Amino acid sequence: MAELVKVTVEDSTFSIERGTLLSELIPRLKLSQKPVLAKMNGEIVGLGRPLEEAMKVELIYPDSEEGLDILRHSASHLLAHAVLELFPGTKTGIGPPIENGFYYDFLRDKPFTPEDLSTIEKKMRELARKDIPIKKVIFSKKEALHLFKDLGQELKVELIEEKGEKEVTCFQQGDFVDFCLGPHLPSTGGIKHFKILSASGAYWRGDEKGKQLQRIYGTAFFLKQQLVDYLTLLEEAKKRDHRRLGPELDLFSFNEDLGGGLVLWHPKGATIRQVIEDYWREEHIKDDYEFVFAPHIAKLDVWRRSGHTEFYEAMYPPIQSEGLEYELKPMNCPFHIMVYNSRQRSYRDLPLRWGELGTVYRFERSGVLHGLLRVRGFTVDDAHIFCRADQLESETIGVIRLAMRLLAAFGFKDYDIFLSTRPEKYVGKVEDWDKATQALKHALEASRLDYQIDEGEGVFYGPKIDIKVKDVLRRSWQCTTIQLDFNLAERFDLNYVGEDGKLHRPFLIHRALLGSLERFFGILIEHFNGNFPVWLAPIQVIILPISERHDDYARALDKKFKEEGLRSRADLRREKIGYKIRDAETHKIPLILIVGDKEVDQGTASLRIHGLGDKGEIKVNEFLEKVRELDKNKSLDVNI
RNA sequence: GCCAGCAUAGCUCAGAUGGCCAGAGCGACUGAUUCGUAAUCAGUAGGUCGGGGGUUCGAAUCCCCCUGCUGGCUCCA
Repeated sequence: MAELVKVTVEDSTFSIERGTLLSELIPRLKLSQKPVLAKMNGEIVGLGRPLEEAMKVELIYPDSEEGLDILRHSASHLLAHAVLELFPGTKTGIGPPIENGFYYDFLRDKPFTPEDLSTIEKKMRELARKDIPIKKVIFSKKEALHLFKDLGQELKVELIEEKGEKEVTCFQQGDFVDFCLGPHLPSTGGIKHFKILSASGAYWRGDEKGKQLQRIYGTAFFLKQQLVDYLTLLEEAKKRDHRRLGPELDLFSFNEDLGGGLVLWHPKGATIRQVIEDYWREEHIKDDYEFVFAPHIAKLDVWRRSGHTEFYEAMYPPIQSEGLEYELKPMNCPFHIMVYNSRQRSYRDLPLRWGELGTVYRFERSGVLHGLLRVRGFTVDDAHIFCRADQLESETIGVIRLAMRLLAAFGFKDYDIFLSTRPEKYVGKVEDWDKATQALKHALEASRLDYQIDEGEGVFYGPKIDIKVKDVLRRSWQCTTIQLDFNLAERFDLNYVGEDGKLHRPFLIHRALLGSLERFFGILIEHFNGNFPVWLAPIQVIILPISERHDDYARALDKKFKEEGLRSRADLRREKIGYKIRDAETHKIPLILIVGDKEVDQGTASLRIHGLGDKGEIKVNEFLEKVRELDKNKSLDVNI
């Protein structure tokens, strides 16, 4: 007679025969999703594990972050295992799971070639097929050091010396041992759907002066479909890469002779920028902002006083002029502060909200430049708010609200929000930090927003809130940053006369909502895949006459639309209509009007919507009304 | 800046092992075609092979330096 044990899985308790396999029990749970792994007493096990005693079992599902981390961590070990088999003598560094995949760092004389990578991937598949058990092994620190010294793994020795406790946890699969806390899959056979993606250089412990390592990136999933979906996503992202679409749609370009990281906005890109800027100003005016303008250079002393020369690496070298040193501005703050300091301020004046689309120049190292997303000259949608302590919270709420209003207009409605608190090295008073951090917290809570706290991740001069938006491909982009600044307030001796007649230090909030126009534009291009909605499209409507005798009508429509404030064009080239349609479609013009005999007679136009095809005839006035509506409402939907 | 890779016509790309005047498609231009929902036909022009130096009888091709770009490291809007 078999003995019964009580097992609790996912809140259901069962009395089962001792030795029943977990996989036999699972069908009884009637789960909507199939689990891939389980956790028994903290140990990660496969579903084929027998249940030998009373216990609680947690199930891990294929899309859980925890499960993916375990899988990818094991995949990174598999990678290292394969590399050591193929290239004996390679030293292993670290190999963690990361968002969307994993990597492993290696120290080796020769970098890996693309051919090496496919050989490595093949070897990994071979090792996975062997289904080698992955076992946790505990050594004494002494044993572990001895072991890794014998293996010639000097980087591991360094890590164990530093991080190892009395007992050192390692994971072993076949001949391969790694210093690692785990957890890991029960065996290599669980790593089925993976791909090696790329190789690159990396520094040992991220230190530029440290050893140069070779990093290999890969990704892994539990289900084949997940891997396929991910690789498809990468393909899709590549297709809508703004560096490809930008020049293709004649939006912007770079020029080697001009210099890296310096953007040329072409007329079409500039049109979109104008629309964004106009909208930005309108919304700021609604929120009682005022605008300022400031020059692009200032005496170097300004930047000495602000601390930028000291703390900021991205400055360009100074410009000499008449024996004085001037500096290209990397930030707008000192100028706004000087406007503030141009006269005495009273508590009644506050808050002051001053915005500027300020173009700044930062020296970014050549290797970090990346399309519009990382450039050397860019325009911050900047503003500085000078306020009293009691206004801090309401001002922050206001900024958050404005940021979301702006971002939502572009279709960004999902956010990840981070609050970064006081780091180890900081300036200012702890009371001020606490007060300000509390104000930021309350502001987030009052706005009913979920947020994560990044403890100690604030900048040295103040706590901050960062908002990341998710685009249509679910990729995350940092746009909004709201930063308190205790440093500049102090350095430039900001003050106001309080109710008590004494001088007080105002709080300085530094904020950018879209981030920079260049970067935001790059994000937008990818988000929309170049298919800008009517309110943003550089050409909103194009009129295509069928033959020359319809040109006058097309011209008249074009003129009428322009007078109505629409961005319109007429294509009067002597081409067949199919050609002109194709041309308009490839230029991603949202609205296409085709006019021939019928339309001229009836005062109509035949409407075609980009991506949606032929929508039939429409009266010109009706069309105009609808387009104006789309434009005015900043509709993201092109259908009319 | 560092590691690896890339740079041929406006764009996308061919041009093994160095060797006849460097090719194609699209685009541009010229001409013909006056046409109904994603490419009409014919012709013409267009290239310091990213720039500089070197090796060689001879370099787009091999070597060095520079510039720019790509994937990362680091940093950040």
